[in-house]
Amino acid sequence: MIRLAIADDHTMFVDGIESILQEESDLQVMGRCFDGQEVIDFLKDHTIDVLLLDVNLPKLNGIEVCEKVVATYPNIKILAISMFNEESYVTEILNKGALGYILKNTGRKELVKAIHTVHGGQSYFSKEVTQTIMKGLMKQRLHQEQKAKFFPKISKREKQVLRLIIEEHTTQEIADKLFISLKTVESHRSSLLGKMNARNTAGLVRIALENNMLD
Amino acid sequence: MIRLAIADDHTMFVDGIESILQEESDLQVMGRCFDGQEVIDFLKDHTIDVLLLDVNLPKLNGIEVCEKVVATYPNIKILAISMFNEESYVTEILNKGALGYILKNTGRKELVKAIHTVHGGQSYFSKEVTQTIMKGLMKQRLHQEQKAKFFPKISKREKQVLRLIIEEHTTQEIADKLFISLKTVESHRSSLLGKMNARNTAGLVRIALENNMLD
DNA sequence: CTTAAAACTAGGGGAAACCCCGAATTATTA
DNA sequence: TAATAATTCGGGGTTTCCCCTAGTTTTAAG
Repeated sequence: MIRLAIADDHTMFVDGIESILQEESDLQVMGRCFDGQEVIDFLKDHTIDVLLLDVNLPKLNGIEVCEKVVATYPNIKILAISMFNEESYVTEILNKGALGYILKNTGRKELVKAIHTVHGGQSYFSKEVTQTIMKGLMKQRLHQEQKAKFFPKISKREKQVLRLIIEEHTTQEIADKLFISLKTVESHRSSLLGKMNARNTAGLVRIALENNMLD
Repeated sequence: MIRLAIADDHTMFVDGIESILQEESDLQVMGRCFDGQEVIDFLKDHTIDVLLLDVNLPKLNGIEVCEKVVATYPNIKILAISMFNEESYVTEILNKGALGYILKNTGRKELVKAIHTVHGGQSYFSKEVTQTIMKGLMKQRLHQEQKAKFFPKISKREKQVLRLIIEEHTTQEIADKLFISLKTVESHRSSLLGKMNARNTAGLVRIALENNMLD
């Protein structure tokens, strides 16, 4: 017998899931939660095996809930359920310890299968999600390769200066903040222009933002 | 006996709804559609009384489907079901002839009640939806004013200048491209700084990119 | 239709950014 | 160890940017 809890803010959806799962003899829905905080509260008084967790929850979102549940109840397997096949959602919640990620356009058979798989400690993803993960990995590699080709090394100091430029600080203000000379900041600016192949401040900001260079 | 069809692209949701409605003796689910085109095709061969219609559908969205169904089958009552309590969605689909609009966080009892109400030819809205409609009517002007305050209109000329700035062109180059004086471009720049609440070019570029202002 | 608001145009003056040069000390790496 | 890159600064000059004012034209509102 697998004990479940469902966390989703749409009553109609939770009702539906519960109705489907009642027809499975080895599945038992122990609780229903409509926001992230309810999940945390519920788990203090109840023991479950698998948590069906919507990514977009009020109060505490699914990613935060996932993090806390994994930390506090490592035995609970988490199956993320979402409307959105978004790469950021998928990777984030998987990084926080969710075992599976399925979309809401999944049929009842696949849902039941996913629950069993996750309960067994293995991962389960919808086809579309698998593709998204692959694309994400490919993009990251390409992205990093491009980064490495065009901007081999932005030094630590240069990155500080770049961040302050993007935050609309003038060269003098940056000099004051970093306790260095105006001329030194100008030197860093100049180096950045050269390394990033930009013509002026506008290009500096655009290229930096387009390439997520502030992480 | 009320004959129903469900149109929603999320299998899990459709399964759930169907499972709920099967327990109602006077409701019968005749068909399930996963996109707008399927609804149109389905209705050619089947007769139904009430259509549960998701607003966000692939191929043909709910609003378009609603328009066509009302035009072709005036006897079919349409109950819109949506995740989103968005004023634009609500008013649009109601204008196209939908009788009711409920959210997916609606309980099974309210769902059944809404179906019966709509089947009787009367309107039904969730509480939240009613509030949204009222707010929309009352505060349309205020809303637009507030938006206008935080994000004033960027004029056509200013947008041209902004785009060229982000493409790293100097003020002189922009002047040449637009066949206006250097001083005029500087004036547009200045207006942009004021409107976008930026201190310098860096801010201009950052704010423009963060807010997708070049579309 | 009248009037106010916004858009588009432009100039003067000063501040900031940009560029080219050189140069010293410290880290990193080959 | 020796070469390379990073970080630090300066002089001096050109270009660009930014602020203020201000006229004309277009648009929106009363």
